[in-house]
Amino acid sequence: MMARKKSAGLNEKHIKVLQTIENFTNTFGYPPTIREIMERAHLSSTSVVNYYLDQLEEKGYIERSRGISRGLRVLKQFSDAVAVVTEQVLETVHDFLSIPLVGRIVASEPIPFPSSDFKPYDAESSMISIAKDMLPVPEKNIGDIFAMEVSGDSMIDAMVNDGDIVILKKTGEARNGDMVAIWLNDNNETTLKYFFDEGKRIRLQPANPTMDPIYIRDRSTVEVHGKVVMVVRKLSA
Amino acid sequence: MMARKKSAGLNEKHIKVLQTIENFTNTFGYPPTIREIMERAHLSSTSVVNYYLDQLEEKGYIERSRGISRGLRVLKQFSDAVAVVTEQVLETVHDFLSIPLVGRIVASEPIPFPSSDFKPYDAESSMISIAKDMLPVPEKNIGDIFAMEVSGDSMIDAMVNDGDIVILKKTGEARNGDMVAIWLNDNNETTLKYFFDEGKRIRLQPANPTMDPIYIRDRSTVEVHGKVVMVVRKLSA
DNA sequence: CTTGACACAGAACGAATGTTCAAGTAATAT
DNA sequence: ATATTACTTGAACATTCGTTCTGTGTCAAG
Repeated sequence: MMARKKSAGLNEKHIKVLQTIENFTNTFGYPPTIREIMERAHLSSTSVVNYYLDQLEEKGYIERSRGISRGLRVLKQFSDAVAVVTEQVLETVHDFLSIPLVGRIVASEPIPFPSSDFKPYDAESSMISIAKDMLPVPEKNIGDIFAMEVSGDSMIDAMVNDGDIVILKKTGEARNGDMVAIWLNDNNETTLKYFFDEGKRIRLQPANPTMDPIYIRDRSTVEVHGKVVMVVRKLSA
Repeated sequence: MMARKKSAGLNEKHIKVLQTIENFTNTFGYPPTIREIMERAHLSSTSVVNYYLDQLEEKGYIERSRGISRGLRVLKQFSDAVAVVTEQVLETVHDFLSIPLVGRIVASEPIPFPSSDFKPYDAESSMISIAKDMLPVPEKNIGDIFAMEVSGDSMIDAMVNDGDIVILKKTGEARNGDMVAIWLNDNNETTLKYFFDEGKRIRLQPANPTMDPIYIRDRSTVEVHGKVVMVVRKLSA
């Protein structure tokens, strides 16, 4: 996780919850339920929300009325919390990463892939800069991050566009459901697919439901290069 | 007994209920339940309260959200629900930009949106960090950058997903084909659409081909808030 | 006196919603 | 490694709370 002081400050989810409450209340005139916070803050369980609500109360940002629906009120307006956020931004601001842009994911040709001895700072390759706290990657894995540019629109079904930059974590293995960059030896190409290990075979699922999955029985013919952790798209200004 | 005029005004109980709601809301920060109104207004049954709430809504004094606990709000002035904007520029550090995350783009609800005198830092926002050299925006315009989080999947085939963060450049005008965040006065919402000025009308094209474009003839009913310059998607690591 | 609109009582139903727990995973400290 | 703390999951449970329904009483007009 990101370097963050837990005792005093608010982490990303605290802020998200707090922001959701304020937003909702301003919009509807009454505070949200736990489940409504869950949806809007993209959290996964009511108990997670409850967990953070307790902490926000502990820290004095909100007050809860137990057992009462929508029993929430914001004590410190978030403006007060901005100072905290600011602090965190300052903390992490010099904490950014230059990620090597190692190549392109092209449908028709193999890509130069960072070998195990690839250096984080390669004068030749171009770099992209990402704040560490933007990366959903634990600190210790941050050295395994690299980036590639997508060329062609073969990945459109995965919501990834021509010209997008995908940021990947280098890994030889993937868990089911991960979006991975995978080298297909037979097709002589690297693509982005959703990865599912089904035991006797590997299923590579395009995001586009109209496209059929690819089944791999011989694991030696594929090579997982990395797991997608972020996608960045620049549009023309 | 008092002469109760039915059609026009409010009788004693209407007022009592109304005042109870306001009082309660001011005190606790959230609206009362029907039963709480019952106690405080010294009424004898929940159905009585319900009865008067319906009438108050009929008369336009309150708004009810059916089936929702504490789903009440007093319709007076839409006070300055928009967040007070505090501002602070700490951006100068390094080559980094802390971009205010000003809210969400939600299909079904209005969002508090920075007004025309929008300042870089919003009270209700958290920030995201982007390297300046990552932004396809000239340095001088960098103060006009802000970010929003997308909620809902109406933009799915614009390659924009639920949970994505879109980074926008504040602008009142757009060029044809730009993806813009646009405020629809009629619908009271902000959405992402492709913008096309067709002379006598504006066409707002959803990316989803199953959805019909929106045509705007009265330009005063829409407001372009910004042009999308970047999309960032974080995946779970 | 009926009739009907209005105001109210009381209870019961079911959906909405807060709470809790047992167990799991991940990050961090020892 | 191992222990420890921090966080997450998913579900079940219990209560709160909006709704609805049946019935009662009032009052004024026909």
